[in-house]
Amino acid sequence: MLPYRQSLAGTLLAAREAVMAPIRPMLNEAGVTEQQWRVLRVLDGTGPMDLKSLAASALLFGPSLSRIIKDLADRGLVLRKDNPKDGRGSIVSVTVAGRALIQGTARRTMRQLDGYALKFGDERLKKLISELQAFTGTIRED
Amino acid sequence: MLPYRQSLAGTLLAAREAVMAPIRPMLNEAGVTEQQWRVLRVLDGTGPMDLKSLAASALLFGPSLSRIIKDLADRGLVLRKDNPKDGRGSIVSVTVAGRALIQGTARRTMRQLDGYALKFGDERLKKLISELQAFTGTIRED
DNA sequence: GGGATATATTTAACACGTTAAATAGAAAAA
DNA sequence: TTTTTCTATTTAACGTGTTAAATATATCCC
Repeated sequence: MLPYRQSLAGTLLAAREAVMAPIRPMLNEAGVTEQQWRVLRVLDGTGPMDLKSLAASALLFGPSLSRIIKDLADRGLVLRKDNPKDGRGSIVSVTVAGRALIQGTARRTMRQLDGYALKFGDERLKKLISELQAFTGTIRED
Repeated sequence: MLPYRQSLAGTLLAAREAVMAPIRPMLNEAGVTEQQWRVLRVLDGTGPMDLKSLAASALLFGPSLSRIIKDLADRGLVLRKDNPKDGRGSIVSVTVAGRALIQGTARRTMRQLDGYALKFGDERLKKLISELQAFTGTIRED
């Protein structure tokens, strides 16, 4: 068995940790967790959506999202409405306040990400990302 | 700003989730969490070590490791001793029972991982992992 | 239509992630 | 040596990860 840090899972976790470590304090200052940030970003990019799709897009489990939406709605960063098509579910969207938070914070996180691309090479990084996506698509069980 | 799922962080998280999803139930059946498994694997591969090095190698924060070691020690899977070189810290090692659990479970997880290599291509996967490691090494701040 | 089944969401329970602060011992400096 | 400073670990607090079970509504089958 390979040493953990050289394993596939270990390598992925280490990469993710290296990427996020400098970004977490930025989100912290903005008053959102990494997961809340994911939710806001997905909603901002996709528009109003139901919780199940949102969970899938933000890579969150249902129970986590349930808590997160409650919190973000209480803080006025997202708006939750009944789903007219399905009495069980609801539809969530970003508020103006939410969008403002996103805009202000994205500037800083993007600068950090640009730094990564600069250090590693823009094309090389794009290739790495697309290989990762190909890998994920290949092994995912449907 | 890129859609979250195409971003660097999103791609890494999605890949990790795809890799771990089938493995988690195996660990679950073995009675260990993903993080406990990481600790056991690192200890098994490296031998007795202090908590700080262990945390770094298993990609865990100190407080998490503190809880995990207490639990694993209570269950007899690891052994904790005072560090003769440093009165503040301690040294941890895997027990025979811990090693047995590792052996039994590794067989299943490795079969799963072999499946990934088969689907994606062994050489292609090795290249992807080494690119990831290069990336992590490049952006890590020291 | 009415009951069986499936799906969306929430609740519960327990472990970890994450930051900050507390504790205690080691190391360095005065 | 003693005061200061650093370092290893733990505790605390709160949010999330993860699985299982509960709840409520939709959908399907008869």
